[in-house]
Formats: sequence, C-alpha cells, structure tokens
Amino acid sequence: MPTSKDVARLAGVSHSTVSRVLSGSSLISPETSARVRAVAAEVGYQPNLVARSLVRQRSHTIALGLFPEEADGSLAAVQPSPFYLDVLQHIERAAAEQGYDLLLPSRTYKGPHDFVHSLKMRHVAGAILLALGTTDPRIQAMLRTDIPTVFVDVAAQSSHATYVRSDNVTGAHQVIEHLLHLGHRRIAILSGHATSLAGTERLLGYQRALAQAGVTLDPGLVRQSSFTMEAAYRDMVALLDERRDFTAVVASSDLMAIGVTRALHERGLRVPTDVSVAGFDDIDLCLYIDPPLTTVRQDRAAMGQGAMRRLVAMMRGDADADLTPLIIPTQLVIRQSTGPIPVERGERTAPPRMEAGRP
Amino acid sequence: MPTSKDVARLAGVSHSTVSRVLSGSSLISPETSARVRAVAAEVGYQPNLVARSLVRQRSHTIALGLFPEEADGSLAAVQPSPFYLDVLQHIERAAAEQGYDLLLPSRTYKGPHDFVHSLKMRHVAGAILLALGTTDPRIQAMLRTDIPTVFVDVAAQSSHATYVRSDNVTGAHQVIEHLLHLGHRRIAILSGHATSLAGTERLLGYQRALAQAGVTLDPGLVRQSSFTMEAAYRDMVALLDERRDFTAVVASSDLMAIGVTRALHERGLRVPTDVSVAGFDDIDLCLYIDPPLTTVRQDRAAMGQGAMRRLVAMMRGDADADLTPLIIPTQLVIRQSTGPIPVERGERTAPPRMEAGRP
DNA sequence: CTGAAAGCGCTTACAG
DNA sequence: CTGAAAGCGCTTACAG
Repeated sequence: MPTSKDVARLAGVSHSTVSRVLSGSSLISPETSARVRAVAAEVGYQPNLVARSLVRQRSHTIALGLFPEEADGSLAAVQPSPFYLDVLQHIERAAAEQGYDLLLPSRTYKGPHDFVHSLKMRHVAGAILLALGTTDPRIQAMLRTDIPTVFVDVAAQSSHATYVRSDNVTGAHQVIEHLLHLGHRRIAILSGHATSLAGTERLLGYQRALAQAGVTLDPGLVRQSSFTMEAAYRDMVALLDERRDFTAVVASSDLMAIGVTRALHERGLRVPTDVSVAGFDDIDLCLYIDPPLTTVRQDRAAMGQGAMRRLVAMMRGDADADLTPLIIPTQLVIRQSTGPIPVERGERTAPPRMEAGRP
Repeated sequence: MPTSKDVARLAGVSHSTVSRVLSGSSLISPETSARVRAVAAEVGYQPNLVARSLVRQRSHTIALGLFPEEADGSLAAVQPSPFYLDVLQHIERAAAEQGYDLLLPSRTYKGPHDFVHSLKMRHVAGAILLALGTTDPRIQAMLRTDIPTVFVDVAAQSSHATYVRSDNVTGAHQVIEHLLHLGHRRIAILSGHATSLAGTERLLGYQRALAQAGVTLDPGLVRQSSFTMEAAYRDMVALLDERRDFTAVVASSDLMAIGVTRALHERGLRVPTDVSVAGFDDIDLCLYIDPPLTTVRQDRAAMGQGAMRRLVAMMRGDADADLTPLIIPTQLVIRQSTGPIPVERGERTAPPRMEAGRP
C-alpha cells in the first residue's frame, strides 16, 4: 500500500501537496495537480481512511442501528418484515453513491450511554436508526449527542436529528375505508406493538375512519402485539376462540396478514369469502400467496433515499439543512384478499361458523 | 471525550502507562493498574478506536460482502431468501460477542481490485463474504490479498481463507429419496443459478439419488435460473406450458417453492394431491403457508457462528487455525406439501390435467 | 515496573 | 502556490 509520502517522492513534491491535490484544495497549480494525480493513479494510491479520520475527527462511516421492539438492537429488527430489509437496501445504495460506509456497531455495550460512546470512539459521521419500538433508551441518548441522526419510524427530533416515516394514519384510513365500502362494519385490527409509532398511527387511522363512517369501535377487535407472523397468528386464534364478531381483519404487516390467514384457514374460514384480510407494506410475497394480499404499500425507496438525503445535509453541516420530518405517502393496493361482506350476514353477527343474533 | 492523556494526568502516570493498563499489559503494578482503571471508569474513558487502529495497522472491524448472482454486491444478495438474513444475524451476534464491528463497505469502486483496496485502506481485520454466485471477480481478488476471509457458499480457499457451506449434496439427496419413497419417479428440480455452488451441489444430489434408484433423469425437468420466487414461478409456468411430465418439484429455496406453488395453483393443480412440492432452507414462513412446506433445513446458526469462529482464529493469527472448510449437515423436514404419487397415475404419465400415454 | 520518544498516515494552519 | 511543522490519540520498542 503506497502512502502519500511515496507519491510525494515520485512526483517530486511534499506529501502536504499530495494531500492538497487529492482532497481537492483549490490553491494548487494545474501542472502540479496533474503530475501528482498521474503518479497516484499509477501506483494505485488512495488515502488511508483511518489516518484521515483520525486527523479530521470524522470518518465517512454511518452507523446503522436497528432497534427492535425488545431492546437488543440487531438485525433481528428487520426480521419482522422484509420491508425493513428493503429500506436498508435503499439506504445502503444511497450511502454508496455518496461514498459512505455503513457500520453495524457491535452490541457489547451495557447501556445506552455506552452505545453513543462507542459511536463517538469510532468517529462516525452520522447515524440512521430504525426502530420498531419508541422506548429504546438509546434514542434519547442519541438525541443528547451531536451526532447527526435520522430516525426511521420514531418521531425524534433535535437540532441535529430528524426522522422519516410513512403516512401511517392515512394509510390505515385508506384500507379501512376500502373495507367500509365493501360493507364491512366489524373490522378487527392487529396494529402491532403498543410502543411502536407506526402501530399507534395506524390504530389512529383506524379509529378515525370508523368514527367518520359512524361505526362504533369494538375494543375487543383491537389487538396490539408484536409485529410478527407468530403473534398475529396467536392473536387471530384468540379472536376466534373468543368468538368475536368480525368480517375483516387488518394487520400491520404483510407477514402478520399471512399469520392471520393461516389461523383463519385452520378454522375452515375462507379469505375473502368469509373474512377479508389486508396487510401493510406490500412485500413481493403478496403476489404469491393465496389469495394475493390487499395491502397498504410503503415506499421504501423514498424512505431510504430520503433518510440518506436528510442525513447527508446534516453531516455536511449545511446551515439550511432541511430538518423537517419526512412523511412518505402510502398507497392502497387492492388485490383478492378483500371482498364484499358475506351475503348471509345482513346486519347480523358472528363469523360464519355458527351464530345467534348479536352477542 | 477524555483521552489517555486526561486519564494519565488524573492518575498521576504517563499516558503510556494508561495505554498499557487498558490493553492488559502484564508488566504493571497492581496499584497502578487499579488507580488507572478507577480514573478511567470515573471519567468514562475508552480508547479511541481510530487512533488505535492507525497505530496497530488493524482495526476490530470485519467487512461483510454480499455478492449476488449478478455482481453488484449489496444487501440485495439476501433478498432471495430470508435464509441469508438469518445467517447474517448469527454472524452479527457472534461478531458482537467477540467485540468486532461489522462494516458494509460502500460500493463506489470500479472493479475487484478497488474492492480489496478499499478494505485495506480501512484496515479491516477480516472479511466474511456471502456469495450466491461463484464468478464474482472480487472472490479471486480477495484470495490474492492477505486479509483473513471466510466465504459462505463459495468453495474458495487459500492460506488465509476458507469457507462454510451446507452439505447440499446430502440435503438434496435426502429430499429426493423422500419423494422416491412416496412413489415419485418424475421429479422436476429448480436448482438455482448455474454458477452457484449451492445450486450445483443440489443438482448433483438430485442426480445421484435418481441414479441410485435406477431412475433415468429427464433433462427437461431440470431448470437452472435465479434463486427467486419470480424465476421459480416462471420456470414452473414454462414446465407446465411445455406439458412436461412430473409429479413432484424440488426448489432450491423455500421462497422459490412458494413461486412454484403459485404457478401450480393458477393451473388448478393441488399440492400435494396433484403435485408434491419441496423447498430448501426451512424459513419461518414454511409453517404459515398452505400447505406447510416440506423442506431441507439449513442450520444458519451453525453457519454464522462457524464462519465467525474460523475467522477469529485466522485474525488472531493462530498458527494452528483450522482452515478446513466447514460443512454443515442439513436436515429433512417433512410437512404437508409432499405426499404419495397421485393414485390415478400407475406407471403412467403427465400431470393430472390431461394425459395420453408416455410422451 | 514506568517514562520519554518515535511513529502510524494523514490534514492544515503557518510561513514564505 | 508550496514546504516544514505540528498534531490527531494511540501503541510500543527503548532505556532505565
């Protein structure tokens, strides 16, 4: 690995000059610049990034934090949905285009303070933190530092932090309206963990849509559990066991909707003939399951790219960096898992297994 | 952020001594050590990792490379299957336990040489490279460096590189045998990209199992495409359109099996009544789809942890570091997507849509 | 057992 | 426009 001194010697200049040329300093004669560049290219010189980041007190690395519902901060956070993996991919691509590396910091810290400390010791230029839950203490710890940060799905802000999220309220509103149009009045919702921003916003959209339609919300039809297939499956089984009266179910992720569908099928209920099911995210899988899933699409490209754009502006120290939260519109995608309310139900009651007037 | 000098001043020693204490040098008096540690803890001192890695010429960072079939090296590689994401998680966890950070190097390089160069400039301690295809030029480029490397699903070795993979031949053998036992003789395989190690090994297992059973392989039933749901769906549609004669299909991933199932369902074929379907990986989803999928389980924990163990040994420079490839056993998981050969078929022919003696 | 010194490979005021 | 010098925060022979 050649160093700046090697290049300096070969080009007949000082290594200071080499450094100036390669970091694009303006006060350099064209000839010198050309000569140095030629030599650098020839010997394959590239500045040592570790040395650079030591003297600049700042690296070109962005820390990627993933805070699941249960605080342990790892890739496990993306497990609940391929959706987060998609967002990650767009972040990665955008980071690469800007020349930033992504760092997954090791999680051997004992507390939130240790987390930010470890980021500082690594001279990270900024951080992107995806959070399924909003209670992770590291969120507050990050806000107290001066590291530029963009949160995804946490409404955290400061002079050097902002966030990106989908317009979940509208998204939920859209899908509920769609179901109302189909005649559904008794709609269950599996909104996800209660401490999740996305889950809570979707619950809000649900409430509003029902209220607007003059439909009374049945608290028995609202479940707030984990964002997983397993939890959704269990919630659905419980709903069925409790003989709750509903004709449609909205889940906070597509994978959850698959868990729901599984529970329904096991009881001999058909989708959408007996029960309509809708998800959230619009992952590829939606098209391949039976029936194809109606869902609320989240624009992961916009989220990932938007997060990077906000972050880059802050890292550059732009005085006029846009710190307003970025709210990405959602889109209702109607497929075959939602349909009209079962005909044998007028204004009557329970799911088609067995029923006897309003409970 | 306090530095070693701050601690030195407060503890009344030189910063050399501080450094010695905190890197666990042996020749330090117990009293000095205790005093320095006390001060360090009090002021919250931790060594600056950038400075350390500059002087040590080695960081505590492991580069994570993901080479998809089509060379572009990003998280896109894990898209084909949640399986790779699982492996990644285990790698991440193991790395954290050992105190290593994971780096996703930015992909702004123009060629393979640039890739290894960028890793060197970052002083990475080692690399773990997951590859769906074996033709990526970066694989060879890495072998020519002295960076300790563990490959996943590429059989690449050198004095400082080894690899981890599942025992794909046996895995494929197991599932084919299972199908043979059920009476199937005409078994299609969607083995994945032809340049993939895993795909090729599984194809080999398929050939061997058929040969052992005295069943002639029909080349028309072998498809080698991408490891995606989409490709598997298209392959299945083609197989159907070409009116190929088969009663079972084995796919090289569970997601591919889902694509296969979709195509079958669209033609009104039932699984497993009309056609048996089996996958590979055993992702969570297998339990939630209809019918639950028979598959060959890959042990991602063993793969991820094994990769890290091999890597750590090399990074430490253990003279007796185990460089033998790590081959992880697979396990056949029988669920409901495979069943006996359709009864109406004796030693007869084509799928149940319409048939007329051997083609 | 401990301190002073050199050095890792850069960047950047400071002179000129 | 360019060079010499200082310094980023550590580690590690070299003396003692």
